[in-house]
Amino acid sequence: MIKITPLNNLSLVDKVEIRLTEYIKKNNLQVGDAIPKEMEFAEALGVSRTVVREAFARLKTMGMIETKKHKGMILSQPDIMANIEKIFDSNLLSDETLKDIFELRLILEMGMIDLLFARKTTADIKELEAIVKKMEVSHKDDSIFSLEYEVAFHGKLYEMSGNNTLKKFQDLLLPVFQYVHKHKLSDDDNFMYAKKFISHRQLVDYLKKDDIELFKKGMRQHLEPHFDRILSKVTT
Amino acid sequence: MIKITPLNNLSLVDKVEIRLTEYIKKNNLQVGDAIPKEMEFAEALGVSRTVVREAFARLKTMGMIETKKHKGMILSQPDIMANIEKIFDSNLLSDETLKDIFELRLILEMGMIDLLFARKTTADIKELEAIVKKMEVSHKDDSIFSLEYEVAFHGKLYEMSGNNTLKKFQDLLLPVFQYVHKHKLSDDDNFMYAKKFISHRQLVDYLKKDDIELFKKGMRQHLEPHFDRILSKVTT
DNA sequence: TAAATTATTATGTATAACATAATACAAATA
DNA sequence: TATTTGTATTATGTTATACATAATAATTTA
Repeated sequence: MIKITPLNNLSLVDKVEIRLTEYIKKNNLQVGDAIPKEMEFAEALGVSRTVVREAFARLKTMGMIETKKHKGMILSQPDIMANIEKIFDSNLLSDETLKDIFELRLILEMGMIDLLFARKTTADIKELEAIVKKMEVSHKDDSIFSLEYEVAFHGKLYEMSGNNTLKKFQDLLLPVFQYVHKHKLSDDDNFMYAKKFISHRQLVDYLKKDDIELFKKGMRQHLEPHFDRILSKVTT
Repeated sequence: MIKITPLNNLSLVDKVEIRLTEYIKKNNLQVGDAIPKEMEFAEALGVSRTVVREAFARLKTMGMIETKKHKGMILSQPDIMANIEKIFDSNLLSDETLKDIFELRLILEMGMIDLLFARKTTADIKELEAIVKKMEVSHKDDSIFSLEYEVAFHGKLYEMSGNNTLKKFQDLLLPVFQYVHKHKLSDDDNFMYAKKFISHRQLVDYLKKDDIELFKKGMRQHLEPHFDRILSKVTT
């Protein structure tokens, strides 16, 4: 093998894309700032408008740039989550990644407890209690897993954590979680955890008591069925 | 206000993009499958090749499609993280979002402990110990925060969790974490936590003892300075 | 048979022209 | 005068065509 640095095999569009991001950084453009027109860039860079357009298309896809139709472009605040969203519902993620994401939800739910306790308000808890109460009324003596309430309860917890990115992330993870739960994990050991199962009601009580250690253990147990499924799987 | 449903203001490219993803789903194309050429789509859709190209460019940007230069396109496994990466180093994220991401690291680190304990191996712990030992040797009696070791230690923990997506996520979060730590949070209360500070060494000991409760509390305390900074901030 | 040459093909790039819609501003209407 | 309506301008949106380029396949050559 001879040792020599290979030519960079970048297409013109690749190069222009790099130049454009450089331009934005160097000129210290801020969110909301207007961006010169395609033709000006084309002339300044010495390439066709086609190439410039395609490069801008990439930035638009990433949400870094917004285009006011037929008017102009402005720099914009990229929304990380909006981006991940499209990938998620492309149904192209590997089983491995899906499993990872499934786990991620458990991680988040366990990990956010410290923030949750630091930021919870009495109003929050009241709302949470209302959700639980409503659930208890409509499912008085059946043990049926109500997805809607499950989402409402845990969604409220995320909201209470006061981290908006986390909340959005959860909204994204939710369908994945449900999908994996339904299709990718064995279902025969469903709800064998009645004895040690911690209910939403109990979790709310721990919140009210302001007992974080109890809540942490409770949440762990509440999620136990999910953890069991994951951990019983032979990792390949 | 008159009440009438507005026309959907989608551009041709928007529509074609939708059609393309539909095409992929309906034909149940799998990762690695070849995709027909641009011209065929242009003809089948009754639009110009330019429009088809721009729509495909979006899918390429999201990583859903890969193009073999001058040969053809294939469906590919979108890498969520690769996508977020570009946004991250665009320096366009709001302070609010950056703060959220900063918190996210703490959440992950606390939340992954259950998985960590379920999956840790003796080899892992041995490696972790080596990292700590190396750190202790080179910083015997100074309390200087060594970034490199910090990264090595916590990075190893993520790796031990056995969740690859999580690991990649952390790799992404790391620079953000450092940046926020350095620029966005007040620095005057730095390292006032000597008394109750839990060292890496102690954490490893808890791991070896297989005492998850102790480890959880230890990790919480280890991250205490960061938590304090976050929680002392007045939330707007 | 192996190497070199040459099609072939699909993407990559360039150019020119026209369509469309947002905006600003002039003109018209009451 | 105030409000609506028309119109010019402008930048993006779209089309069509042509050519460049590089990967592969087919063919020829030694």
